[in-house]
Amino acid sequence: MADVATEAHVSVKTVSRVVNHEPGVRPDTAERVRAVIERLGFRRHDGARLMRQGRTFTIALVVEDLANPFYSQVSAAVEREARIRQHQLITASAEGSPSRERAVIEALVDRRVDGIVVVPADESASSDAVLEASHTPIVYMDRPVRGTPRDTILSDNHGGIRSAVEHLVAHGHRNIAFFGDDPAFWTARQRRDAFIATQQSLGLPASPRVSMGPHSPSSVNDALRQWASGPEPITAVITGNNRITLAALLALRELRLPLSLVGYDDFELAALIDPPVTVVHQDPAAMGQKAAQQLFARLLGDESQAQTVVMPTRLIVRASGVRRGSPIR
Amino acid sequence: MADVATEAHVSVKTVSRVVNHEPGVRPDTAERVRAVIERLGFRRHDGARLMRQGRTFTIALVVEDLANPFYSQVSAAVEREARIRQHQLITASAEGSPSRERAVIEALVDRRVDGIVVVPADESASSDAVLEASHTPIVYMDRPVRGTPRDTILSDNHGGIRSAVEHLVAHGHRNIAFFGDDPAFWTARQRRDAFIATQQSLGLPASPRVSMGPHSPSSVNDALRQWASGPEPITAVITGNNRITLAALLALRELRLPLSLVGYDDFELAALIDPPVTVVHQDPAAMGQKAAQQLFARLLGDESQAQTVVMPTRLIVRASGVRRGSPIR
DNA sequence: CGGTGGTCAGACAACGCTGTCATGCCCGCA
DNA sequence: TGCGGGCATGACAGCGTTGTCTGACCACCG
Repeated sequence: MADVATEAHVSVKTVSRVVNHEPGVRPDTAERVRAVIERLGFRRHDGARLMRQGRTFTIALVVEDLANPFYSQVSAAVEREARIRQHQLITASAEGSPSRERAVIEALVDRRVDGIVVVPADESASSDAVLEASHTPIVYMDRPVRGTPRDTILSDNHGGIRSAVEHLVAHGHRNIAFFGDDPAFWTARQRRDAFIATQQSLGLPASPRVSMGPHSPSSVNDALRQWASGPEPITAVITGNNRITLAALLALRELRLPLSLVGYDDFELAALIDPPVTVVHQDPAAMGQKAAQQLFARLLGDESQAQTVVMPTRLIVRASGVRRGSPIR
Repeated sequence: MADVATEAHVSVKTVSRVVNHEPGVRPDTAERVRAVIERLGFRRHDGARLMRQGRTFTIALVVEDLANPFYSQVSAAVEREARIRQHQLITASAEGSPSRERAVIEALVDRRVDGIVVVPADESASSDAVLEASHTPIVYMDRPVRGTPRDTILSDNHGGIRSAVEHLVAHGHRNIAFFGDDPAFWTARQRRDAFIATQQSLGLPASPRVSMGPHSPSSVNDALRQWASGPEPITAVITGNNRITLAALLALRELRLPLSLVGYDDFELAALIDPPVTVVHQDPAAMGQKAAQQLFARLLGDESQAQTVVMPTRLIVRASGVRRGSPIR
């Protein structure tokens, strides 16, 4: 900028004015400056500019695994909201480790990102002090966190599971198994509890068949084999997330068991499996969008009390939820 | 930092030394400073630090659509490489628009990201001048770009298509259709040309059935219906990317056509479709990793000539490629 | 006891920009 | 002619750090 100023015989401030389209520059002066800028290939250093202004026009998204379709849809939605507001998005993956998440969040705070959307790895809010001290707005997604109240976007896990159970019951099932993720995850516990509660409220047999993860295809396999034989064999399965649905599909196919299935999380090819898989759809894009919008509201000065938004789920009925006579292929 | 210095009765420079673990500070002084830092909750402003040092420890990834599994896997891989090198990753989506891509890249250059990985929207290298002037290293992925030679990571489109055709021919197919993406895409043209060339070299009938996109399920539907009847009906289909594979699967199911299929791009549930879908697997994670590694090599001062790396593809044989008697369900 | 060298610490400028305030000029009006 | 006011421009400081250089102090040596 100093070089441009020298060449154009003006002060740096005038160059700054031209670059920022500030008023108060005579047209011919501006033109001269622009010509020099063009000739020298000058580009404003946003880092310096933003440092002066105290904002970075950058927000961050912290998730577990960017390759997981759930998070990649979230990421795309958040990036979109950021882009239309002229912000950049930094994505970081904590790989499910609370300590890494803490380190990642602190690094982002040190960079003075304007705000952060986090899918928290656990409920401990380990970065709370840092966030509080730095006044960095944060929005939690998918899972709540203890400690200082923060904006939180959740999915209606209870409603989702209930709709799944009710759907199966409506098709004559009474012995249903539930495969949940690692109970260390809040969502996994929510869905498990919702399953048990719904079973009770519908007057289904007690001693629910519930198996919590972490699950591998073989662990699902073992449990299925056991529960599908013996007294009161199960006739249907509910899986607690997309990965477990996949494991269950593989297991059902391998065991050639004619069980019905409702999965949690929609997936791209659910309609192409035979039979097409009935799923509880939570809308990751909508959740990401909502989270980003809430974050930007805070950035724009919204000082209202932290709020928790529960996004509805939707049961997408395909064929796998009805009573079946032949095995999943 | 000034506050800390005052409180600890030292100069800012000494605080800086402590924060950066520089030598030359007496242990008791350092301890005193650390105590004040802790008490005041001081955190170094990385923006200022990085501005002083001229590096941002940030790289960027520009893709078409973060929600597309191909790109989300790339993104996860690049982020991983960045993280293990203490860099942050900014992801941006150009939504397939060359002009938006240009704007995005220029914004990133203005932020002085240390380097950029781009899946270019077209071959025009419209940001070449800016990149050249700013000396920002760039690595192109998946598609090459004209102009200044740059590091480029490609996938072996020709080999991939050849393996698909050969596989089908080995199973007795002679009339094969090819559905490619919009020929505006370099990869789409590559795969189409490879298809035609391979057909010729294997001595298959001329007048190849080739339909280029952009494709919708219904456009695939129409073409399939036509080619599957009449003289010399096709018995197999090759699809040029994951989206088209999906469209073709839907169409084949709807039309109840007993055609064989080989798709380009693996997808998570390819093994669960009936029949399981044979695919040409290109490894997006490996490509992303390779691109990031190449970028970091440049950041570390590698001045060697720009190179183009072609990553191998692998045919994953499932059941959909053999000769079929019954329709895809 | 003066000189030498090492250790610890601070002053200052600079990174590249922008906000604030000051300055100079010209115009129009009384 | 003198003066107020608007317009175009510039000087300067400061955003929060770090690199460089200088200086105070002490120990040790001949």
